[in-house]
Amino acid sequence: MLEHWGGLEAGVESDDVVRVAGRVVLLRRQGKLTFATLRDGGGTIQLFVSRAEIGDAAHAAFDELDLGDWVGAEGAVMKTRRGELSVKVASFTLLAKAVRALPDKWHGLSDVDTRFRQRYVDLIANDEARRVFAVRSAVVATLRRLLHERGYVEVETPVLHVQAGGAAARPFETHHHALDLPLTLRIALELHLKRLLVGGMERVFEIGRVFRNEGLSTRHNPEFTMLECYEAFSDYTDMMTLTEELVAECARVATGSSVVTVDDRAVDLTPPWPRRTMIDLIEEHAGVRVHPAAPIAELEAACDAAGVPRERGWGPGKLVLELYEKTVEPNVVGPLFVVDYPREVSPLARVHRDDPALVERFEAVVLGRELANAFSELNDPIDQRERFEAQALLAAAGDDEAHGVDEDYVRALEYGLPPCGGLGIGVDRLVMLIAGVSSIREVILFPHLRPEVPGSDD
RNA sequence: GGGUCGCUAGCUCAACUGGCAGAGCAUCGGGCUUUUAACCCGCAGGUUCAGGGUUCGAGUCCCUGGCGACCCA
Repeated sequence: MLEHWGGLEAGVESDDVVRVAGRVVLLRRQGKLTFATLRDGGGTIQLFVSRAEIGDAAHAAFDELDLGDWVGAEGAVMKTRRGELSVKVASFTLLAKAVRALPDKWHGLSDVDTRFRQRYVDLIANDEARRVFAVRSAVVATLRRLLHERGYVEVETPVLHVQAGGAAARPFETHHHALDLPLTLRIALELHLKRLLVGGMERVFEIGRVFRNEGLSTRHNPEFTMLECYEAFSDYTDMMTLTEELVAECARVATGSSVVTVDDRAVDLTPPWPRRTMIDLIEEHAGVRVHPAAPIAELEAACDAAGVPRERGWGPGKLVLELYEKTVEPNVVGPLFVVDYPREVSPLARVHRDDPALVERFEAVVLGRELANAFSELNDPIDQRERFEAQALLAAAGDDEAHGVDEDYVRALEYGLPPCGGLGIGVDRLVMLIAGVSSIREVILFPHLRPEVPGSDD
């Protein structure tokens, strides 16, 4: 309406009659004249309701409306003397009644518990909540568009898995009654997507929900959304280029800028992003040169010197990773690609072309948080089986985030997985970054909370 | 899992050392034909998260539990 009639002079009534619908969010009653602010998904419009125009009975009926009611109205487009574009109501209809009172029209709803449990009220009361989910929608739409433009095919793979895999995480367990079969909810999309590359689908992606049986925090929700994509005849360097382009473009489309700000810290996501090896970064931050092929006692000493707690039984790769996660990652503003991970902690990544103790893997880090994880994918079935078996040993030793050998996946590799790069992006964390919020609950419409105490409402 | 903090009217928040539980907005009644969080007058609104304890007296102090936030693991 603003586009069509924004140029109308103040105090002028046009001949154009329109019908509008929306929720009453503000009411200003002034005796024989009532102003109401109506809001729909596209914005707000003022209703100008004059007793002289619609008669005593209709005006009285209009004054029966409450904040929160859904109303439809018809009338001429006009501008008030103060210049507010309005509909001069000739008739109106109550579309739905709001029986409950809305939160404070000025302060909104700030109680976080209520905001998340009753998201519908949050969305009514808080512009910020509506903005964040508009960003989320724009980000997801942009990811799809960019991948489609690059020739990727979108697929859907099973959520119910016979065997969890593709990530280090504890799964949710469930049960199929008819088959009397224990199942787990997926913790990653990875293994099914790479099976599709074996089948000749050279560029695939999936945006889907994954489930990890872990605690709740500002960074963790037990179900969250992952983007994973795989591209034949590429490697992890190609995935770095793809990552920085995807992230920067999502920010530009969703906010108009590739500079994002979280907790007053601004970060420019414009490509290209620096690429640094994990080993160099540890040396820079912890002052010690380590390598996963070094003697384990040396690595344990490095952890102790840096004040990084360690557990018995950790291998050299795990020690190096811990050094990185404790001394480097929290201090990285980024965006930064942390490149070349220890082989031991990356059971699905291909061995580094120049160093057998490393794999071709990176994580993208922004503001101390992992945003993306990617590698040149391991496609040697013999090596893959050995890696799975190493994981199975960890699982047998009590690591409930480790998983065993996925025999069908190894069989698939035996049919030939083309060399490929793969990328995973945590969509929720990407939206947090771009929307500028610091809790994952702000970007998930219905985050998990403990069950509400019965009878606490009414 | 541990620590700290919070929970008072539908919403946002007050209530000094223990001393009559309040305001603004919303609701309800009255006034107002160009308002923008409209304004003015008036009424009403409470299991102070739940349970127990101390006290002449508890929103306030103590204990247990619930939910949440933040920090830590």
